[in-house]
Amino acid sequence: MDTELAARQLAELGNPHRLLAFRLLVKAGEGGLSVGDIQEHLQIPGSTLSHHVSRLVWAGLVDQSREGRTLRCRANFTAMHGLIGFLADECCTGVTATCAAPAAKTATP
Amino acid sequence: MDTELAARQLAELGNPHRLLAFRLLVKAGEGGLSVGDIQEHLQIPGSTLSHHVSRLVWAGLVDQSREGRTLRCRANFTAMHGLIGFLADECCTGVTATCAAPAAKTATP
DNA sequence: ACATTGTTTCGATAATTCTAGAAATATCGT
DNA sequence: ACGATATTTCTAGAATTATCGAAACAATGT
Repeated sequence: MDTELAARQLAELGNPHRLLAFRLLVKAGEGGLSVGDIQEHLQIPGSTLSHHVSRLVWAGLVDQSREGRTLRCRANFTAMHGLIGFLADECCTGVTATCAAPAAKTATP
Repeated sequence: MDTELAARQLAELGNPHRLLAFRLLVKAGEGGLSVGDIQEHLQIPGSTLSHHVSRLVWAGLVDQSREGRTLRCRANFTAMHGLIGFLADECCTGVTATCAAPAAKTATP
């Protein structure tokens, strides 16, 4: 993972609409979501969403595959994993260990 | 950590110059670096660098404190930790565990 | 007071990004 | 072939961002 790629992926995630969309895809898991599904959640015009999704695809964070009329979008977990690894390695020196247990979220409903 | 803040921080890290600068600060650790030190590494005009640094500060990723004539910049590890936590929690569901051991980097020199 | 060093602010320009409507494309069912 | 649905491409305007020189500001030493 070079800095260029990391910066590109970070930049793409750094837009509220895209971050929200990506998060939805992550929550959706392996099954993914269609562009229309995402649109229903985000409530933005299709052309705008298409723009954002294509950027996520371009950055390698999302994969697309056509299923009939709908385009299924899936979060690329490998890429995301690589990005988090880069951040933890290169941008978190000294506290990398703390990154091991960040999932104290579901404990407080 | 709300999505807005996460997006802002991701966006700021999503610029090659800024990502490089931030990484330098992380490597520098608690001691931090002066703006001039960063400039020497990045080889960009002072005004441009100042712009980028101030954005990192604005995003809460870097802290500054004056020491005589020089401005010492320090990576805000707490903020970075929060961001990585957010990504691991919200954007890495299912592979969160894998985030625990990303430091298999220095093994291959 | 003055010169020196470190850094920011200002101002201007070029480039990129965001947004969204309209038109085009793709696929399916009839 | 036709109509309906899902999504993208085209196009364009507004907004934001990146860049950098010049000038201003801050702190120090003489």
